[in-house]
Amino acid sequence: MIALVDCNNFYVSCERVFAPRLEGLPVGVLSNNDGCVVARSRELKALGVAMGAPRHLLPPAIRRQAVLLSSNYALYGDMSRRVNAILAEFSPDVEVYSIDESFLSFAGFDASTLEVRGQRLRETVGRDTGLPVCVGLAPTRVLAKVANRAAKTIAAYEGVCRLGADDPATRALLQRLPVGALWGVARRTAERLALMGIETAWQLREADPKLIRRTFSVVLERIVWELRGHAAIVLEDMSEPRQRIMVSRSFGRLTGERHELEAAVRQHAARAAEKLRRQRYLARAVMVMVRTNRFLAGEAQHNNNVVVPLARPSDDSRTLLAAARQALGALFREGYRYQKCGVMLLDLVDARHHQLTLYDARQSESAKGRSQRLMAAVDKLNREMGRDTVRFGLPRHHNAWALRCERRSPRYTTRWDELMTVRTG
DNA sequence: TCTGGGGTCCTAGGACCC
DNA sequence: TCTGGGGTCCTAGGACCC
Repeated sequence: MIALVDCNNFYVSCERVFAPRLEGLPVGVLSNNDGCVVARSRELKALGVAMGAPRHLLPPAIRRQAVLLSSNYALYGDMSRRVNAILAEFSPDVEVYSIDESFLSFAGFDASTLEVRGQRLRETVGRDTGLPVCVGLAPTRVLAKVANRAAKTIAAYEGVCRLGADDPATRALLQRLPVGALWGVARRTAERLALMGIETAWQLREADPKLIRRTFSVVLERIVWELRGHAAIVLEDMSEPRQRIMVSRSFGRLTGERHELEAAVRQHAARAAEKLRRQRYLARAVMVMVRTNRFLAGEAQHNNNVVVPLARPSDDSRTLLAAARQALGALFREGYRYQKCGVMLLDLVDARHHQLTLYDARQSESAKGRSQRLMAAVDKLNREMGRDTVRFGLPRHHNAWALRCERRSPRYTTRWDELMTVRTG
């Protein structure tokens, strides 16, 4: 048996823990640059605000009523860690799937106790973190997702729903569930399924797996098996190292200035390098991408990326920044107003298992040692003294790429200075 | 004025090899 | 006139997730 534990309206719930006045109000949390609504309270959903809706396109009446907050990822990340620490007390096997969702294995537990365990888990998380969660119990991940959705939307379940593969309740739920609402089935696939007459989750479950595989892919075939109660989806351990590392941001305002793009690329490359060293990997290539704003009709568009391979795998910020700078040099064109840029580290290898080439073997030990000590010192300072204590290149004020986040709440759980602001301010 | 960011997996098709 | 066939590796692009 698998349990899917999912926090309700996670970002909004985190904000409410520290600002109880938000209870009962239509609350939304915005993406970077305060661009889109990425989390909605029940009340905001009831007003008809869609997931991902651009803030500036919301009807004025809704913008007046709603409380729209900038995102505060330091806070959400910390709350997420607290929830997972509690989940670990309920199962030896917790797969953290995303910032607000985890799968727990309940294999080997007495089946008759599962719902009670689920309720106890909910109560414990609620008491210790203030966050509301729902629990879906089922033999497979796809069905656990369906169960979790039922736990959230059907009051009679009281936040915990258990579905057997062949229960009449399961059948009834699947018959009412549009196929596009299933985990792993999105618009494109749902449209193609509809052409075959498959519109509900139940119809997909009853479809011929071989036909589904031939027509679509092995991915959708697995979903058919999962709906029937045969586990077919194995999640890779989410704590495994990433295979690529990406840092990108939209600018606070459009810019055609080369030096502004260079500054942003430098910043993103440095951040990506930190992530790379944290997972103890080396990159063999650096990609930089630039974008203009595709929503501006009549504006000249330029979207492109350039990959610069490295002579040797590296995690040295100076090397990665130089490659990123070179890539931007090949990309940048005068006369465009750019909206976004990003840096991606590709072709990652484990630093500990990396095969030494002849060149590496000859490279003096002291040079490598110096690089490692320097990067370790930079990371330590930034970790302990705060981000950007040490940085590469000079910061500029009023830069185009500074994020707008005018409505961010204090980082209550990770910043003493902001906590004090709350008390005195 | 203002439209997110960071990932994964799978498949098709080309290059290349014997 | 007739111009193999099968395997592997790599990459780009599509689709999906939260």
